Amino acid sequence: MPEGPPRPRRGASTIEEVARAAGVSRQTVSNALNAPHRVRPETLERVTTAIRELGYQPDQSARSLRSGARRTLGYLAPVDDPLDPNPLMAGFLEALVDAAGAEGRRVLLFRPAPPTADPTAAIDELVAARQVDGLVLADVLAEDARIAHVARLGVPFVSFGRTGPGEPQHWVDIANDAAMAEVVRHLAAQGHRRIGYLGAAEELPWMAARRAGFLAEAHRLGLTAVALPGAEATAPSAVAAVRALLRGPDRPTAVAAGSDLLALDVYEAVRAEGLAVGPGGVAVTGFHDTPLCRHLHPGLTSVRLPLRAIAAALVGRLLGRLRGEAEPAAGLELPTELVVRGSSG
Amino acid sequence: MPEGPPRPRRGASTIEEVARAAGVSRQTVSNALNAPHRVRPETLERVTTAIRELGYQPDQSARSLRSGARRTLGYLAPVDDPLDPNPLMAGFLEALVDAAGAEGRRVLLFRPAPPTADPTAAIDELVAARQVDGLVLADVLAEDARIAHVARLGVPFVSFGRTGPGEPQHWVDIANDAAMAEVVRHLAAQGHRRIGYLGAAEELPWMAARRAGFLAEAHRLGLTAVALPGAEATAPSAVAAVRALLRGPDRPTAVAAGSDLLALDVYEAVRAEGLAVGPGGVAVTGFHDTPLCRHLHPGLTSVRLPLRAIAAALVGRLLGRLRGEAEPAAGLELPTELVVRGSSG
DNA sequence: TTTGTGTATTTGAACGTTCAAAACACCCGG
DNA sequence: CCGGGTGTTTTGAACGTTCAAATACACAAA
Repeated sequence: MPEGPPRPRRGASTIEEVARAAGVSRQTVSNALNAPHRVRPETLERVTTAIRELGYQPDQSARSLRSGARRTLGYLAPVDDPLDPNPLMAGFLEALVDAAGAEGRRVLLFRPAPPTADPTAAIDELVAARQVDGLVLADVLAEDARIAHVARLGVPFVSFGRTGPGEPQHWVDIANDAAMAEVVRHLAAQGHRRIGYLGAAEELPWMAARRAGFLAEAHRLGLTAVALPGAEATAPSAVAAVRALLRGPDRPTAVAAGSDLLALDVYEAVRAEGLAVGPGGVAVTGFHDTPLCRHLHPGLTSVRLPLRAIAAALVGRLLGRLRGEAEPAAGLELPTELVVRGSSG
Repeated sequence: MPEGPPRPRRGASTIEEVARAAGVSRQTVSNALNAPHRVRPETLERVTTAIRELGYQPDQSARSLRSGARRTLGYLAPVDDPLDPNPLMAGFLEALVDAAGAEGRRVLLFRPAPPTADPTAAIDELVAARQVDGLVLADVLAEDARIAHVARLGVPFVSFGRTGPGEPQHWVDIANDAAMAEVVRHLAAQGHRRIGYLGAAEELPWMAARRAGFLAEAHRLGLTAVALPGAEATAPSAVAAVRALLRGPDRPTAVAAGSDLLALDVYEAVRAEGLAVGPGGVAVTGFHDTPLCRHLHPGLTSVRLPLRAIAAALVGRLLGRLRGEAEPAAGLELPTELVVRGSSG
């Protein structure tokens, strides 16, 4: 697999050249970079100037080889179901890259190779090639094979999404149930007493938690609540189910959805029944606060995720583990924010 | 910035250990890996077995340091406008990672650091630290500072989106104008003679091209066409503009939108005017074929981008340049696919 | 002056791999 | 039996950095 002749490195200077320019030795330049306090201020100044003038930056490969630290975090991109794409993958990745960058770390993206699509094999390759210091996982399922694998391997990792009770608790997550409870309270405050919910029940932990949070809070407030299953991929049946609910006795005056896309189906069902979306007709809410929410009419009330805070917490915890600091005993749950728009008030 | 004591490397074996196990020298193992034809079949067999049994993979840092090849491609994530997020960022990235992986390359994600958000500085850092062999850029604008910068630096790169006439033509793109022309022909085939268009005119090259393609093809077919500006961020005014168009004389029977999100505004305008979306009322089309299309009622006709082909072409061209092969003289334009749904037929 | 102590700097070695060239083994024609 | 390929394997060096230990320096105490 020759890459061809190693092209001449564009003006890339080495530590030796900087040392010569500053009239010091290799190691002093290294110290100026990695342990400035060990260098006399006057010398530091001279070295810094030379570094600046030569545009020097340490070769990351050489640095990694010698020190063992890769300064890179791996992000295992979830195998995306094209029918049910993760609506916040892009936003989360951005936040993750920024959070890592703020700590001087880069993010290496990888995915299971398409034919087998085996995530554990992908992890093994990356780890064996020593390309990353640690891993960030997302979309964690119950009994997740990836978590079990990295835990067994002893690879430092954190996950966006909580891990099972028997596994290491290195996760950051949102409080899905509490978020839906807030939605319910919001609807109750608007005077709704009969409310519906559209969203899958079991397959995905976060969807299950939203549903459970909905039902629990509705019960606590003494509301009449009906939860419908809604598979993201089967829009027609979801619409039909909501329409039937709206036609039945005790028609709900509000319907919460487990995602923004599902809320679209609710919009359709409400209108097909000759009703209006909004506080006067049937109130609707979504989840994720995708750009879609602002483009709907009326705008869709939704739950916004603190992606930047999540990413920062993940990176912080992972770097903490890498430094060998005492590990926090439990996962971290971050609060969401309810964004109210015309669809509910 | 110490990473702490270099943790003991989990069972990571070295080339020396493999060599010992197979009873050969360092270099023979290296050859078995990088130039198998130079190794006697019998020896190759023995080495391969040892590699498998020890789970050996070459340390990427050591390999990079010596050979100069990083086996990693950098992807400069566009600075995303939260009001107008790139709807295919996630899908494109997936495709890119897979395409790179198929060639044994990884993708390193990076973004301009938030305070200054200067992309050229981010590029300089990555290149100076010699972390990647080449760059993939996206969302290329006219007179793009990033393109000019990498061209001046001499960094190997390719871009998703065409570069200006004076710049190197290392791009892969879709034919935005041809895609919209196909939409127009589709609508004409459905009997529409008066059609409207909603989409920005100038800021973004791809939006300008879609608009131009729309107008050109409508003119060629002798249709009556009206194009409205539609800033993604200002939904209310877009809706008002479409409504005015629908109320005016010579009401169009079809409206094409420059993106799926803008099509939502068209849906709203059509309904607000008491009309129906679809072939019977006002036909509507979008662009990008996001999951949204399937969740609308009726489903939204849209233009699907060949993201996997684009990614494969980009990676192929970039690796070609790295191998020093003769460069294709011009950019590559790939065809889109019109996905017809209920909104137009 | 000597000794000690701490700080600042330098030197030799090592990280794990591939490159370049040398060594070895074998076969062929003379 | 020798010289010259050709094909395979080994050896020494190098990539650019940081680690670990050694050295030089400055200054105070003996």
